[in-house]
Amino acid sequence: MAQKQGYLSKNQKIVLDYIEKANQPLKAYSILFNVQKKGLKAPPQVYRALDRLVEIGKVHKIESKNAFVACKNSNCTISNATAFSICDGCEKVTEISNPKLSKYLSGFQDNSGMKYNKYNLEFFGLCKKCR
Amino acid sequence: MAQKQGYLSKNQKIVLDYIEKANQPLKAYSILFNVQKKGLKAPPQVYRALDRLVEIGKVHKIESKNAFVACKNSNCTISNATAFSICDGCEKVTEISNPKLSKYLSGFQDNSGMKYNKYNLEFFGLCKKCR
DNA sequence: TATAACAATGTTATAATATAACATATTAAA
DNA sequence: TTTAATATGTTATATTATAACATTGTTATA
Repeated sequence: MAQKQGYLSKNQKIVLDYIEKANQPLKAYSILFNVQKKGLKAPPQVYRALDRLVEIGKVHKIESKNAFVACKNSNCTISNATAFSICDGCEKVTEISNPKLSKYLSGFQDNSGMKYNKYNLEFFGLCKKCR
Repeated sequence: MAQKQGYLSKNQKIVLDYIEKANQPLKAYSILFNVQKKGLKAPPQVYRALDRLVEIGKVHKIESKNAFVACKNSNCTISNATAFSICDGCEKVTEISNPKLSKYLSGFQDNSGMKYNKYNLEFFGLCKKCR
């Protein structure tokens, strides 16, 4: 059951399916408990699937929450430029897809001479409902 | 030993001193082991100090690494706009202090109507040495 | 100077997040 | 059809972080 580039293994599909149904970030152990009926019994199975899904861009990790969310770009295959808005009230997380922002950040250079190939940005505030 | 706004308590000073001496991000438990000689014996003592230091902006958390680094702005009292560059090779982390970038991001608005009051940005790449 | 209110500390235990290590199985390709 | 690579299953454990509660120190004020 090895996989060609771009194809998902059984466990990866199970985990991705579950994450896609939720439209909020999920914790790894909450995923684990919920996919146990599908046969994934132990943390490494979930974390391995998550690692791969993050790597190929199907899932993003919300670092400030240690939680995982499906990529909203239906055909996303990269994950090197991510931005999220996070409501401190209701905890709603939304992936920001803003060409100007991503262009600005992808082209950003500081004076260290370092060449960036990836970034992650998390905005915090209060959404309309929570204000 | 309560504290007025802006003053640091004993444990906060101990933890901040130690973090400032390192000029790299430190893990909470590594801090703990190293301040045990100063009397901080248990995780909550370190985490409480860290929480407060982060809150007042003296320390920032590098979310992708679960590590803590002293703020480079010597008089920083806020922590609502942070940006870091992280080398995937040597793991060196540098706080980015770029007025244009912070102005751009502080003013950023998306179409959700959400008003942001805080952001954290982490860039990844390879530094000069590691290229 | 009591005393109340609050902030900080100390302490034990445990929760939550994540990985090491190794055995087995599946697949693709040489 | 053997090999190499990938994926899976499994147990144990490492790492990160917080809950809960008792105690102590500080400030303000009655």
